[in-house]
Amino acid sequence: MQDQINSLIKDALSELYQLDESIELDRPEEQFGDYSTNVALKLAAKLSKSPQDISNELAAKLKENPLFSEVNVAGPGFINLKLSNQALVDIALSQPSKSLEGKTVVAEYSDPNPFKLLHAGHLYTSIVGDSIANLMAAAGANVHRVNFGGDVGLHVAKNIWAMLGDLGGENPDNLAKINEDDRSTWLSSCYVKGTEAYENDETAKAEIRELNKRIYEITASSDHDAPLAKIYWTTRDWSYKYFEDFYARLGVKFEKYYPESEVSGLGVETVRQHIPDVYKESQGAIVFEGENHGLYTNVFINSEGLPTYAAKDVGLIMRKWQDYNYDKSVIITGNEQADYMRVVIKSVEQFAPEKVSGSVHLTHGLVKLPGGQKMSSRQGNVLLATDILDLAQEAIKSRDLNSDPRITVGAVKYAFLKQGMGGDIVYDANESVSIEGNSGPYLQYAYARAVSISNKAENSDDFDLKSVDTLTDYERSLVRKLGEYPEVINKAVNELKPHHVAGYLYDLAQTFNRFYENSRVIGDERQNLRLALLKLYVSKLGDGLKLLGIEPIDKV
RNA sequence: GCACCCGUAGCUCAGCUGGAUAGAGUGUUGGCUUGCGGAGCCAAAGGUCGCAGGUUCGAAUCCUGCCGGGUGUACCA
Repeated sequence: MQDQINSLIKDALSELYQLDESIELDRPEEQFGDYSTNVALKLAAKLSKSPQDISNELAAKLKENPLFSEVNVAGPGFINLKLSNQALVDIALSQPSKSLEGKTVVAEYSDPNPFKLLHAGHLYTSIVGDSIANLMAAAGANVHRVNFGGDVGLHVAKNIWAMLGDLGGENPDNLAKINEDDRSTWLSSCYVKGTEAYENDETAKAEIRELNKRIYEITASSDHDAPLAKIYWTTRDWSYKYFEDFYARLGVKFEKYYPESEVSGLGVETVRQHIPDVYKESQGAIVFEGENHGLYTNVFINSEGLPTYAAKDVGLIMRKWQDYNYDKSVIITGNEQADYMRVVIKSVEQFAPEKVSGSVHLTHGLVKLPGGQKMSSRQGNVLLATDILDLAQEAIKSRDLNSDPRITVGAVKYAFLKQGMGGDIVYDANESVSIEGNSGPYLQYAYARAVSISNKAENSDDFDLKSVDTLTDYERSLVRKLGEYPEVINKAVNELKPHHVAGYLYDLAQTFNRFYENSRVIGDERQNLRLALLKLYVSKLGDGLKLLGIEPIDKV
């Protein structure tokens, strides 16, 4: 429909002025119309005419079309278009475009490291990544959700070093002494101990570095028999189990984990293949000289011959390509990796441009609590992923609200999704669970209320919206807002920004509430039409919530 | 030092491929209720869009310079 309006204006322009211009259609405030365009303002200089004259001539032309019920010129020369009711309804009934139909997309997010705890940032990317993946899938893409994490490296060695202390050496049998429920806390306490020892104890530091090499060898040779290997693989599994439990609680799923150990070999191999054309030897290490590309030099293989994260990321890109041969690859990480990722991608671009041309790196900021509040009960003051969910749960409990976990999780998700990604985010638990205002529970309630009304009139006749003639002001506002749905989704897909959806759904719910406040549905003589609108609203709101990863609930 | 990100109402944020009186939520103040789920609706107050220039018919939006905050900058991830 937008295209149709566009071409109408284009035709008018070419007829009046023999011009072929691209047209911008905007959604102005409702008082002005359904769409507006500023072509006249743009063409004024070119045509040496006043914008008002151009607008008036164009408006006169457009008025001839039955698509528009009103065409007005306003302000400095905007043309405001008010659609016929039928056209407006057609838009409301239209679907978002399948712009990614047939495309294969790999979405990588969350990326926790085995042997470490999930912190609030992991929660953040899991939520946003899931929604972005949903959006691309809705646009027709074949989306593969993958997770990458460091199951080898210094952090693992630190952890295992401390484990060996607890286990009395390399005695895998002693792992049985750790209760299943205590596994994740044990792992995290070992990490803390190992990190501390690494920083303060030279002997420990040397031992940890030695362990690090041995663990690399264990993964490289797939050794599952040596005592140390048994400890490594067993506790690694514990760690993955802990992730799975958390993702299940959050309601997100991954198709595949790429442990670093499975891609680092490929990364090293790939990097070595491109010495010296892309990667260079420098001070015993293998680096990519990013300065030549406006970036900075980063080490890919260190002087001990071990891959750094950068080489592993190169391996990951290669592996994803082997597995999926993707058209587009979306990677979401924290802001601090923005420049780093540019270096990695730029280096790969030198020898395999096709593998990174469709790559998009999105980043998010830190998760903070209001007023700089800290989780003081814990060492290190790290905000954990589970802390956020627990805070939401406590807030719901203390306010005596519905403790359905779908509402708790919805509240948390919405709080993270309503804001654009990029900057830091302040998570206010009370606000997120609040029953009033721009929150997840508000939308879930709005949905449930509308469902309940439509259930009340099950026996009513179906009304075909295509036969709409007249609309009251409130009905028309609702139809207009419903018509923005596909436009908003398209925009969110193009920009990979779920917050457009969140903001829109809130607007939509408000518009509906305004309609509802003023328009009797059941028992009114316009009942059938209004029910049809209500059902359309329910379906759009429900679809939108699902795109955010939030469950629409019939009864709350 | 250099690079990138950020600075919009008391607070939390939209708006930023330039456009019409800068919008929400929250908080504050006031109003609506014989209710289809009022977890709602209406209204008021609240803004030098960090500062200063520039480009433009028009700048929160683009450019330059400053100020303030953050991140990155070779063997961590």
